[in-house]
Amino acid sequence: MASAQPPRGMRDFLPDAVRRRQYVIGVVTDVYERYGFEPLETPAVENLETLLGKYGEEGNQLIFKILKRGEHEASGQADLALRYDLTVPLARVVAQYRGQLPRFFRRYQIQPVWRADRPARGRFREFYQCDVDALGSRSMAVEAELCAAASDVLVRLGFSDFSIRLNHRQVLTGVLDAAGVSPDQHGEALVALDKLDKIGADGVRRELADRGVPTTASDGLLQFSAGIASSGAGTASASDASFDNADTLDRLSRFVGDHEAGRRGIEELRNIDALVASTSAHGRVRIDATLARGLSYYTGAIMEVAVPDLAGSLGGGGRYDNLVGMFLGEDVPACGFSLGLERIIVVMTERGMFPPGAESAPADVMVTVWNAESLGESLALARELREGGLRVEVYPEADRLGKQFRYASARGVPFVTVLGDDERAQGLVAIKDMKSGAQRAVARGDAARELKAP
RNA sequence: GUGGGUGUAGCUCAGCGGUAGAGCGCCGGACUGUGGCUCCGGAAGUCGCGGGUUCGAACCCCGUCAUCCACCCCA
Repeated sequence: MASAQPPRGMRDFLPDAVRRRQYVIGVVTDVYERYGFEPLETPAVENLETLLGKYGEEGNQLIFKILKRGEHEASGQADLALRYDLTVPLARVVAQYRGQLPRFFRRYQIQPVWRADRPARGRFREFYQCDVDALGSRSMAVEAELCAAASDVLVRLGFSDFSIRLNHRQVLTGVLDAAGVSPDQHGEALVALDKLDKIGADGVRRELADRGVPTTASDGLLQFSAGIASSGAGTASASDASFDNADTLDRLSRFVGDHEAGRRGIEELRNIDALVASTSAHGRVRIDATLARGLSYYTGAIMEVAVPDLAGSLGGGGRYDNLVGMFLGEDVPACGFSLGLERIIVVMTERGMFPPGAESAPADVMVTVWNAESLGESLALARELREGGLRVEVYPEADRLGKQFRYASARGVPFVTVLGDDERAQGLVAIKDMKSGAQRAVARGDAARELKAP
């Protein structure tokens, strides 16, 4: 027999799970629409060369490649790949349809992406991302609004203990340069620095040494990060106002000195921080100089949203002013944010955050079958009820009534109708409220109305 | 990619060298026009898969696959 399991790291969603997913997607869509973003969908598959070189070395390795078909299949060569994220396809779309899109294109996209990663808690090989991106503007108002939209989604889903960490690629460059880390070691140093909140200053020192960063440089870096930690920015769970962005910015400014790109980055962070104060994300955005983020296409601000009880993040994003240029030959500024649907669902499920309605009954009414001869009569009643706007399930067989009721009860259907010999003789239909147990007979023509307003 | 745990009935698990178990669920009945509660009865497993050790393996050993946890990285 063939295995009935889905491929590793990929999942089937049974009805309850689909309803939970649809509930979350509904909230996300509603919030994104409120911010004036428009929907976009792109193919599951991209040309391989579209994706290669956009995500850094780690990313390249995690792309699911598709072998050439037909006679070329044996060569093991790939020319297509499953999309790795929704940002690169967006950049391709913007390059392709530039003239048809508005000057400030704001789009959201909720679709699956694929990564050939090793599955873990909250990490899958096929998962949905909920992306929002705004293209065409360099204004920091974009960053502020993206933080606000992500924050609104989480608040409406019932989260209260999240924070949005904010940093800047050029500030990181400035910090590393100022500490004396050579440019070719920036990547290594960032990975180590990113772990400050997990492994502490001593852990970072060891990690930097392991990665070959000279002691002089790592000392400088740690001296700086120690100051960050003491200002409260090093703690993972800061939904409270235990952080002081102005103080963090001052420390950064002193450390970076006259490094030009670094200074520009700090100004942008200051700008974002000020604008966020006017949005619903006020008080949730914490400037955190240790935030790194892996994707290589980011050029400016980077952000990430996390909750205390999940190792990874619920979402992240940033500014990528050069990505569209890789397809168009002319840069289009862009900034986006992505929420991970499965991560959100993992946490919501564990915390029991889904409202009771999110896993609602499969139907409003179940129509029972009296006997084999009256099956058509049951179908006719179901039709009448459906025309009255109800969701109706017909029990398909003339089983014992007790069995039919037990089935309805187990399925959580709130009302059951019975069309027995007596009812049919009088033009009535019996309606039973499964919760209270009360039953009454009503005129058949009134049944739908009675059921809609019980 | 690294280290560790776990795979036994539909589900949750017990058994840890000597004939395969429980609870829940499922099916039937007590209750031939009505679920939930109770009682009675029943069906159900090549003990993940392959090899090895042994008179004998669910149990010990090796491999493999799946799954979970911690790293790495990430949504």
